[in-house]
Amino acid sequence: MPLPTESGRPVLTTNIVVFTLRDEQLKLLLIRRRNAPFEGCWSLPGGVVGTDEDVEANAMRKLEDSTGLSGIYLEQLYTFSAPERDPRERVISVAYYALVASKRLQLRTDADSEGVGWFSLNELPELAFDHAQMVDTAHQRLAAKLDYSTIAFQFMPELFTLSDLQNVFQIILNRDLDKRNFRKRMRAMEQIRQTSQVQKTGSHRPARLYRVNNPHEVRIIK
Amino acid sequence: MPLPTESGRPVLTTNIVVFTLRDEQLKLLLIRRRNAPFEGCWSLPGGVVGTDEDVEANAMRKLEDSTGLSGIYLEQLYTFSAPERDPRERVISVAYYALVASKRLQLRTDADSEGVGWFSLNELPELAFDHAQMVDTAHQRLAAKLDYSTIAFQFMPELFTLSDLQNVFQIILNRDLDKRNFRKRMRAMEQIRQTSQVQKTGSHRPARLYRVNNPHEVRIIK
DNA sequence: TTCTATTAGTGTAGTTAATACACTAACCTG
DNA sequence: CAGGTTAGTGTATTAACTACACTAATAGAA
Repeated sequence: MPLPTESGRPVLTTNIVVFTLRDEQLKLLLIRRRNAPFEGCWSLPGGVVGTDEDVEANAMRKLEDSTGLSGIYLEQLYTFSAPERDPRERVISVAYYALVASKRLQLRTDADSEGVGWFSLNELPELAFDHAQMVDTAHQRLAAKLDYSTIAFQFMPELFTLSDLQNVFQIILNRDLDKRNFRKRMRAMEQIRQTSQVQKTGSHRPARLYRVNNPHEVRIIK
Repeated sequence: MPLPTESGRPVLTTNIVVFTLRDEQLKLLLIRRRNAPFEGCWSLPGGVVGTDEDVEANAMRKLEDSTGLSGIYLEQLYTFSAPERDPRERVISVAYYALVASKRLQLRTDADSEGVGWFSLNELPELAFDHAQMVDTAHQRLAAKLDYSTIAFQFMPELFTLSDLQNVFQIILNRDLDKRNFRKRMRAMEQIRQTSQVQKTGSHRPARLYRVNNPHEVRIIK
């Protein structure tokens, strides 16, 4: 396996599908392209991987650049390599997806600057390259992982109500869940614990606040 | 996102973890390296991706080269990109895994030529680069997919007995399964059908032969 | 102060899926 | 025809999932 001359190498990039939950919707971060091709078109954050740069490190860096946050959950999704995916020349993209707790973003709405925006998954604009396919793949993976991992907790702030959590599931799965069955299942999981605090919002019974046992860990369960 | 000069590009390769079942064991295909680094060491088949070549097509081609077979089930596994994974320079590898029905290989044992061999997963030699990690990841994925997909049937010949099938599961999962429960589950799946034929091997009751409904399709079930 | 609107919170019965478990059937060989 | 070997079958128990309706606590209005 002799290595090829440098002229025979494709370009390697990353793209990140950054999900968050806001206003009862699953949203993702898009960036408006400034250059051709697809100039002016919305696209996923990402960039070219340097010769000595780890691919995941590159994705993490781009993620931090675009959100201003660190310590975000990031997972490799799929490598996209269709020969015509970039009209200029051969570009391979290693796609990742990331989950951000909405609370963390509300601190810095300055990310809503020109050319960067959060879009509801239902109302996406046309996306550059094969990014629509990346979004689709990421959403499927996320929905599948709700069932057999603790990934959903990555969306939660430090303290949250069970109704908040149920909302997260409902939005991602795009269907209603039974309240009693949901709560029973969450309790059985043993991944969250009650606190002594409650949340008072509006003219109704206050909700008990919960906390994730291991907020930074994503485990496969069952 | 301007594209980099050609001198700033990593090398892109594929590697394939080719599984088969033979002699009651899960085996995989290894190739002895002829050149440095890791000269003489066993490694996974694979190769450098050309500028205009689809990554998956490259993997499929390498797979066909090393097995002499076509139409083999192939799935992207993970992209490995640790900066030091190749001591020479930056090489990124998109790993795939493939499943071959043992019957198909028995037709051509000439693949057992010098420098190519099938190794039991339990008795692997030292592997070059990070290939041991690829093997491990592939095995985990395979075991997980037994449960929620029809992937196991990729190992089966056109006609097989339920004991054969149970063996496949037992070998991959590395534990015994209850015969009656296994058969009940397989029937409930509705992915295989009885034939009118039986297989007579040895001095005992002959076994009914079954056939996969959609041999080339791998579906997610349940 | 009490009535209304609103969300939080709880338990049980029915169904379905997974498990544990032991004997008979069919064939070949000696 | 007896012994060895693998094929093939059913039932009872347990665990997981589903469907479903009322009471509790609060704020604000009347």
